[in-house]
Amino acid sequence: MFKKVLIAEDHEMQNLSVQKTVQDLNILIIEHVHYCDDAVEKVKKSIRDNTPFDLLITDLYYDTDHRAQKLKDGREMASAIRTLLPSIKVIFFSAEQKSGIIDSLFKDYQINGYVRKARNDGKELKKAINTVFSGRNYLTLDIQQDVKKLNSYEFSSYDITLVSLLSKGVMQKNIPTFLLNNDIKPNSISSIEKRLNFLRDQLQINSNEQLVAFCKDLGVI
Amino acid sequence: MFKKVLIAEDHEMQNLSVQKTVQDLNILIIEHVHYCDDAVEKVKKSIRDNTPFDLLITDLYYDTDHRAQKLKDGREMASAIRTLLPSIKVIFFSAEQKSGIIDSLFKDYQINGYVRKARNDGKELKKAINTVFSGRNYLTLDIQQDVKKLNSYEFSSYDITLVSLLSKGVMQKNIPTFLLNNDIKPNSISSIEKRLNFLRDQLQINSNEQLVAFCKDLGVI
DNA sequence: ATCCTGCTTATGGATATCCGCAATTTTTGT
DNA sequence: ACAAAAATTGCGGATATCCATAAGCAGGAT
Repeated sequence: MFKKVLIAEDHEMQNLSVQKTVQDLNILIIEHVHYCDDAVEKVKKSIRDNTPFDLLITDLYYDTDHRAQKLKDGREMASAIRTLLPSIKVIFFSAEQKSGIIDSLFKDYQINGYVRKARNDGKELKKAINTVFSGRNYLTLDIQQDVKKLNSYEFSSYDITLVSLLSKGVMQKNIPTFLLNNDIKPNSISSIEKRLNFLRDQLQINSNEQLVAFCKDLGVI
Repeated sequence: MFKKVLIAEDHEMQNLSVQKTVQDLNILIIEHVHYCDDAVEKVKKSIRDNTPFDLLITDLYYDTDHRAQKLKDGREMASAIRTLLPSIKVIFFSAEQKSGIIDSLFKDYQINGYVRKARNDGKELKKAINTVFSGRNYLTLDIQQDVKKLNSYEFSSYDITLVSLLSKGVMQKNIPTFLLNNDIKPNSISSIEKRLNFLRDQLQINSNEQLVAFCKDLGVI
């Protein structure tokens, strides 16, 4: 089992319950922090002392307060820590359930596990720790289907730009102007129409309104 | 100090940390549940046994799962419990920070305390319990007042129905059919157009797409 | 160079939405 | 019960979107 675990979680009580849960697994060395920057410092020190952490459990979002932080969320923190200590395993523990965001954690940040704060999060977290220790990735069950749905279509940054503009109230006929101003390549009304039509077709969606709702649910916009 | 406390919180780990925090205050009898309906049953039993609870700490929102529940959130639960046991004190512990919703808890549900899940929620919760025990109400200080004027618009169930249908891909011209089938009152295309126009106007929003995005962000659909 | 292919843009008719106005129905006050 | 007020509905022209088709254009192969 893991020997030395770092828990990063800004909420005092949630942090406490993660500590208790990890203790139940007979892990001896558990340290905890409430700020992203502190987590990086702890890791640096553990490397200096030649007793590096082998697991990081962190929240995704951190509230801002009076203490200025260089790192603003769990993604940036995990990224920085991975650079310092590539061998460390990372499990995210968050209430976020948008599959687009969670998918990106695995794909873009190479995390090892994701547990959603939910009814059985204690059991889930223990399972996740065991699974990750055995070398496999872990993803909360109830989100796996959503991620599959998301993977059925890969949104390009162009797609996201279009849907994002619609969600901000820009009319289709005005989108070309925006695209031109930002040097984005296909920028005729016709191309935009065609692309949106293609998106709706691929996702079996009827209207732009539904498309916006779909992307909001997935977290891609 | 309070003698007998009931903790209602659906998330396993959060429930655990509330228990630990309350234990720190030397409260001897602590019971906990994960479902709204169970909380009411516990209270009923405590009344039958002539050892009623004197404090309820509850979450605001509850995830739905396979177990069907009569009560859907903390509001309904607290309301039902107050009817059974008017003397009980009620503290809400939730991540919600929209001031309109929190105000309504004090005004419409006569709760005694509100603690927001945040960085210092442990200390906050202890303070809240002490304050409420001494007969005063408690409200977390850091509730942000910067609620946009947009957020202040009160969506009627009719509004939500319309936006929700749009978000599901129903075309405006087909909405009347749906409304008729469900006996919803103004159901002409003209009324629907007018209402959507009104919504966009009130919220300073340009298109239905933006309206859907806005409602998704607010969580009303 | 020429042809082919795939991507982008242009065009126009069909359809849907927007929006103001007027007619009609429902609600309200007395 | 009756008139006034408000809400709902119907209508029509302007505008926007949808969609199929065709034209333009760049890059690659022969």
